[in-house]
Amino acid sequence: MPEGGHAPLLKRGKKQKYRHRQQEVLDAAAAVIARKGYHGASTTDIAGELGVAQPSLYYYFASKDEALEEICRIGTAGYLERLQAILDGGGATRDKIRDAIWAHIEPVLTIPNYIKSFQRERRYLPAGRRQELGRLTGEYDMLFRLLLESGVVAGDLKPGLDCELAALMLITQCNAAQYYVGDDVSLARTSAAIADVFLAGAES
Amino acid sequence: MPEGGHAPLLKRGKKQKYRHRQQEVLDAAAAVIARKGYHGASTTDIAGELGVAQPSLYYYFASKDEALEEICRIGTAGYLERLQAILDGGGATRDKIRDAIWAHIEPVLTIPNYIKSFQRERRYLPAGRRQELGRLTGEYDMLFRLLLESGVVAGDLKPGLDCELAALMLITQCNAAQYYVGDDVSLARTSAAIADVFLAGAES
DNA sequence: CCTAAATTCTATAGTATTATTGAAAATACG
DNA sequence: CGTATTTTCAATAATACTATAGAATTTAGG
Repeated sequence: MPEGGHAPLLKRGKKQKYRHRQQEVLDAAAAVIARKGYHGASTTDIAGELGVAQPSLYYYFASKDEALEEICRIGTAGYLERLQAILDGGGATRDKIRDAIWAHIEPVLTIPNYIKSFQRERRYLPAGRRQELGRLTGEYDMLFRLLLESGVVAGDLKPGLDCELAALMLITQCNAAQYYVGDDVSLARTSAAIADVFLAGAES
Repeated sequence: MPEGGHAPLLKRGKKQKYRHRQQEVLDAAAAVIARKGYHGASTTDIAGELGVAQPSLYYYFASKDEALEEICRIGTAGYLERLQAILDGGGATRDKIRDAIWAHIEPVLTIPNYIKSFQRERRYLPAGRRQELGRLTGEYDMLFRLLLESGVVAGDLKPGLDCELAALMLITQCNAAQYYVGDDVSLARTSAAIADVFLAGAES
C-alpha cells in the first residue's frame, strides 16, 4: 500500500490517462453524432470511428445518453463566462456586440462536432439530463438580451429595439454561421457580416 | 368492366379517397418526425399516432424514406413560385423583402410539422432522394440573392452589401422564426422584427 | 520477467426496428 | 343481400441496437 503522499500522485496519473482516452472516445462520438444525428449514430458506428469493438465504449460511458450529455457540456463550456466578461468590460456597444458575436462563433473552428451535436441533438436527451443545459441556454439568452438593452439605455441602439427578439435573432445567426462557410466564405468574414447587417442594416 | 366514359370517374374517385388517407398518414408521420427526429421516429410511433397497426402504413408508402421524401416535397411546395412572383412584381425593394420574408414564414402557421421535418431531417434522406431537394434549395437561395442584388443595383440597398451571405442570413432568420414564437411573441411580430433589423439595423 | 491493474475483446441477452406475407375485416356497389 | 375490391391486421422474418458478463489481452511498475 503506497504512502499517503504518494498515493494521490499515482492515482491522479492513472485518472488523467483514463480521462485522455475518454476524451478521444468523446471526439469520435461527437464526430459521428454530428454527421448522422444522435439516433442515427449507433454505438457500433462510434466504435468503428475509433477502430475498437463496440462494447469497449462502455468502459468510458455508462450509456449513449451520458456520452451525449458530456458532449453538450463540452460544447457549451465557457460560453456564459466569455459573454459575461464582454458585458463587464468597457468599450462601445458596437464593439461589445462584435466581440460577443465572435466569442460565440469562434468555438466552431476549434470544436465543430461538439458544437453541432449540442445545437442539433441536445433535444433528444432525456428530460433530466436536458435540464441543466436548458438553464444554461436560458441564462445565455438573457445575457445577450442585457447586452442589447444596455446599448439601448446608453443611446447606442435604437430606442424601440425589441431586445428580446433581437437577442434570439443574433444568437440564431451565430449558430448558423458555420453553415455559410464554403470555398470563398470564411468564418471571420461571416462573423463580420453578421455584425455589419445587425448593426447598420442593409438599406442605404 | 366499366365503360370508357365511366371508368376514369370511378377510378379518380377511388384514387382521391386513397390519396386523402395517404395525406392523413403523412400528417401523422410529419408530426412524429418533427417531434422525435427521423431516426427517433419509428414506424410503430407513427402508426400509434394514427391509431392503426404498424404494417398498415405500408399500404400507403413503400418505405420510411419515401414518406420523408414526400413530407419534404410538401414542405417545400410553392416556395420557389411565390418568391419568383415577388421578384417579378413591382414595388420598392424594402416591400419586396418584407413580402419575401412573410412568404417564407407563413407556411409555418399552416404546415408546421412538414416545415420542421424538411428543415431538420432532409439531411438523412439517401443521396438519391435528397438531390432534387438540393436543387430546389439552391435555386431558392439564388432567387433571394437576386432579390438583394437587384436592390443594390436600384440603389435601395447598401452598395457594398454581401448579397450572397446576406441572402443566406435572411433565410436562416426566417427558418428560425418559428422557434421565437411564444406566449408574447407572434409569428407576425417576428416577421416584422426580422425585416426591421435586416433593413435598418439596430444602431441608432 | 512477473504480477496486478487497466483496457479491450468475444459472446450474447434482450429488445426494437423495418418490411413482407397472407388472411381477415371493412367498404362499395350492383 | 352478396360479391368484389379496398383496407387493415396478425404473424413473423431478418436485421440492428444498446448494454452486460466474463475472459483475454495489454500495460505499468517493481
